[in-house]
Amino acid sequence: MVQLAGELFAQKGYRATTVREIADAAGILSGSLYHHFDSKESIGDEILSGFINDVLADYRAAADSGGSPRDVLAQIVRSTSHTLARHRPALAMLQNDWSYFSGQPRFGYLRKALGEIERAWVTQLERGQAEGVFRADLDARLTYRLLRDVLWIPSQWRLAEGYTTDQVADALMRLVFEGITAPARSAEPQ
Amino acid sequence: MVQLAGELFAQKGYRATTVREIADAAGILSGSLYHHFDSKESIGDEILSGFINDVLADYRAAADSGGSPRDVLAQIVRSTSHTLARHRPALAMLQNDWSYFSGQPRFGYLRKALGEIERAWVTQLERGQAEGVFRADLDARLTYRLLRDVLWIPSQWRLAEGYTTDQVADALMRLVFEGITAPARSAEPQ
DNA sequence: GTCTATATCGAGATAGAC
DNA sequence: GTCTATCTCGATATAGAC
Repeated sequence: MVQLAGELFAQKGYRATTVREIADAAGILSGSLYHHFDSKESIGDEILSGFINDVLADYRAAADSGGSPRDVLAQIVRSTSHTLARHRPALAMLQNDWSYFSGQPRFGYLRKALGEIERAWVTQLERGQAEGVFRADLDARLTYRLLRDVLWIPSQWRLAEGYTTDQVADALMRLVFEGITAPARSAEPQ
Repeated sequence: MVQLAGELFAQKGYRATTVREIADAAGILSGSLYHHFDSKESIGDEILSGFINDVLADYRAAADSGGSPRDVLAQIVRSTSHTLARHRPALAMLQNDWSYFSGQPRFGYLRKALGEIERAWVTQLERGQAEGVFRADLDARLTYRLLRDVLWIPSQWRLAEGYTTDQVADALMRLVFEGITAPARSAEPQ
């Protein structure tokens, strides 16, 4: 039932989805929904907090792995790609209705979580610059914003645009680490 | 007045913004708004169609310039960066309430425009691959999705996250063309 | 061109029978 | 655990006075 609601929220947006539609999808009437849930808000909370907790766990695990900056970032990309895919509805909700959730006291933990995520990226990017493996002319925070967005957004596409989670993650990592420019013509296997 | 509404739509989302709030911001009462506009929808339409027309003009100009694939893409990034910045509210509306607009008959032109934009990117990416200047292993459509998103999204950030439009566009182009990896230690000026 | 109403509608949520 | 019925509220939009 939470899952049904999540699909609807992802599809039409959280605010645009009515409790009547959720009840319809579950094959009951709207009044009956309130036997299972306090409110529409609590359904949203269950979906979003579960998502956020999993994402933060990914970031903490990557940071604690003690790898090089590039390894930590690669691990973040890899592990969150799967977490984001598993929680696609939650992510879609955040993308679509962020302006709503971010203003609701009950969902204040979302802002905190994003802050932690930003700090994780910036830390690794700056470490990488200090060690000379990332371009010194990158603005760490700006780069984080670009990368986080490009990492998060594809997960919002329907699984069924024809790409697997790993395909997207691979394309993304290659893009991020190498750019789209072809290597300067050393012999490279396809 | 359209501009006032646009700011509110961008800030709180189109659906979440009430006509009373728009009227408030304009210093009149909600009833008086309808002397100036048919409906809330027509305000949204004015904002969005103006945006879409400008963006499409950028893409057509870039394609007609007859440059190399890399030049065409660079021109798209540069010109749309400014267009997106000028129309930040419209873009925010699309990001936040896409699920709503895309389902409304009146806003059907939005889907068509996105289709044209996708074709423009894919065409240039494939041309670049054919000419050997872009990595042959890139999936053109997938790459387009990643790049379009990363190009559009920063424009949604408030102008005031401390970056200028050009800073963002530069960071983006460097990221896209080179990746974040430091060049393999040839002497390079900082 | 703005005001004071007010009509209308759809939303979240509740009460109590079954 | 689901139903019917209904409450309440806030939103878009309208009508007509000033």
